[in-house]
Amino acid sequence: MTEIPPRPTLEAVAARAGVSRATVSRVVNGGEGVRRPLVEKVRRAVEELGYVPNQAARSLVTRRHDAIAVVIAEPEVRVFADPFFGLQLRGISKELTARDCQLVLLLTEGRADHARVGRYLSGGHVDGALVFSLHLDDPLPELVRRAGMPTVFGGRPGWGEGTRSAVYVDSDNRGGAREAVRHLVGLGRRRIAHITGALDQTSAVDRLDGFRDVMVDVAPGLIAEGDFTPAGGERAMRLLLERHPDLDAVFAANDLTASGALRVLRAQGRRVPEDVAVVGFDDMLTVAEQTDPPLTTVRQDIEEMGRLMARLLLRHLDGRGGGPDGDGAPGVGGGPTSVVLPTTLVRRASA
Amino acid sequence: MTEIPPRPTLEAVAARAGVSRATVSRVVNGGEGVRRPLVEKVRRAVEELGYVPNQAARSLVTRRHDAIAVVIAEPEVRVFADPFFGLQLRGISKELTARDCQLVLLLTEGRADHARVGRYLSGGHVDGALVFSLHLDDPLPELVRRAGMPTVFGGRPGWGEGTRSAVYVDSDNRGGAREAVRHLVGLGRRRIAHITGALDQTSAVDRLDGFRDVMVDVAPGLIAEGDFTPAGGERAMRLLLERHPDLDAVFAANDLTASGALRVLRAQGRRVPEDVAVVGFDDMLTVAEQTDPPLTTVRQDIEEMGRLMARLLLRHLDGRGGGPDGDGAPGVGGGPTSVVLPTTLVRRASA
DNA sequence: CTGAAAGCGCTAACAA
DNA sequence: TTGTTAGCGCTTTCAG
Repeated sequence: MTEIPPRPTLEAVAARAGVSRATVSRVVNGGEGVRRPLVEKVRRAVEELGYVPNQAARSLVTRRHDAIAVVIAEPEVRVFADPFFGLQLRGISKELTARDCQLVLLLTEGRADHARVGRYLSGGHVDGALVFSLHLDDPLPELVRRAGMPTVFGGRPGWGEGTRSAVYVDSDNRGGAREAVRHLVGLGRRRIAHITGALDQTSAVDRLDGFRDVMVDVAPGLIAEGDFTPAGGERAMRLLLERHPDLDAVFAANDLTASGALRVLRAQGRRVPEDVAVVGFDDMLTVAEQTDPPLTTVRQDIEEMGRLMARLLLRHLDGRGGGPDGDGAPGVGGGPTSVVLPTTLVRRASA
Repeated sequence: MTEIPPRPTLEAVAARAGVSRATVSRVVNGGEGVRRPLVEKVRRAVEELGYVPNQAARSLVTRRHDAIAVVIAEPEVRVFADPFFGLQLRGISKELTARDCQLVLLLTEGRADHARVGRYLSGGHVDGALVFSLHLDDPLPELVRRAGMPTVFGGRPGWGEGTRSAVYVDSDNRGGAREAVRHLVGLGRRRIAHITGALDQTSAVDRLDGFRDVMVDVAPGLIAEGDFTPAGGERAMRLLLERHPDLDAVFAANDLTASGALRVLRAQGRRVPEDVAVVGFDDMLTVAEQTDPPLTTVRQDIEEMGRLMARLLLRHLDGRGGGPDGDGAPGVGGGPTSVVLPTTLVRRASA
């Protein structure tokens, strides 16, 4: 059995460099106010011993962790089949990395996990949280509020407790939807259908509202409920064609949904866009550029949303001394405030 | 300004319950060897004060963190456009959650980040690491070895230093590839082409080897290099059709690649599977079931791979007292050993 | 500019 | 069974 080589401590480095622990600490933390020759000596000792600070000890006194939690509610398989979260995570990760802050990922699989997440957030592991609050009745917003944890939400949270003052980053779902539908109208389409997303998510509701803003007197039969998946898009498209064989356009709540709809349209011999024009939402390149025909869609910069969330949270954290306190909502007291990013229509071949 | 309400400590709970800190600690950690009435009293005090243990303080003395790192090298955009990692993460998360262990996600964007990751792993944040070593020359294996961090790899790592004794979980890429190609042969196909994955990843190399095992004397022109993306599949497919217009089957290194190939085949008027049979790899449902025609493919249980990685690591961690020591490789000394999971051929319409 | 000393909140021997 | 006592490794006043 190999012996356990004990990690060198500050003490050891201090001894080796012939200085006090305090001096080593100063050097390790930037070296402000330490004379050059000493800095050199300490640096060398650190190097030789392979010293790495113990974060637990450091956090214990500083009450900082340089880590933030990303909480993703994952009630459905969809979450990871969809590149959406991956892109968002990527944006977050980039921003955090630049600040030497770690990303702790908390995936929750339904109610049972909420207690665990609550415990974790209150346990003093992280300085803040980024929460993707997928569902309208999600208890997560209330939970982070109680934990007193500075939090930024991804997407406008539902209308639960503690949501009112919540800080979030979202796309202009409603405005984007309006633009999509207006584009279809501009193309001369009149019988425009909508396949919604999962209606327990605000993004789906907002896009539906945007659709209605333009199609004020739409026949109820022209709206079919989907769930943001290709399969949902197929089902809804079939239903729509049954109810309104004369429809001439479809606005789908996201690109995945649109891809399902396209398949059904083709299978039923409708030409796109000649017979039926189709517009999606997201501009997820792996989907929108790969469909046949390529998809006209509403672009939202998903990675940028992630970056922005991280940036907002970090800025708030900077504005306060140390760890979590009672004032969990970064929106309160002149802190950061929610951001709604604009969307743009990307024209391809489907409309 | 709201006053910062200081978190209650063990001390506070002890005072309130009229016992010593030690007793509270015992109760909080399971309550072994504490008489009932006291347990009750302490529990009540904990409840009333809303006490939550400070993990930094705990880790400082126990040298456990109940957290493991998942390191994903992400040199390309591909990583998150591909549901692969999401599924794997999901499996890992499930297993860790069941053990009240947290998942710290480290995304690395190229060389610059390696130092950061190394520092993190040596910094005493986590008890072990799960590493996805995507590329043959990846420095990550050597890095975790030096950090003395118990590690399990996702996919057979390349042949760098410290890889020899590495523990990993992988699919039987070579065997799966053989099965795919034999299936095509069994269908009477003779001019079978292969679109490889990114050849700096062992999975791509292994699948190519499997292809060669069956097609011993294959014309070099029937092998085209891809990169696991649909776009790569398209490029490779076009090249193959140019070089060998008479090919009658294609084995693609993964489903995404196959989907690209299918598009090119259709665009060029080849019927699938009548003119050209196509087999993929992965059985990624969101891809394989959505292609036209649905894809015959080699199934690997990706989520299970993730679970298994986590299980292997946790088992190893259990077998040792506390934190990381010098013996980083779980494979050494009767610990867990690598696992290669079997694959199965899933027949759909494309071959 | 540097060192000495006092904890951060918790667990784990050891005593009682 | 319970309490007392030392620290875990680090930062941070406060003297010098």
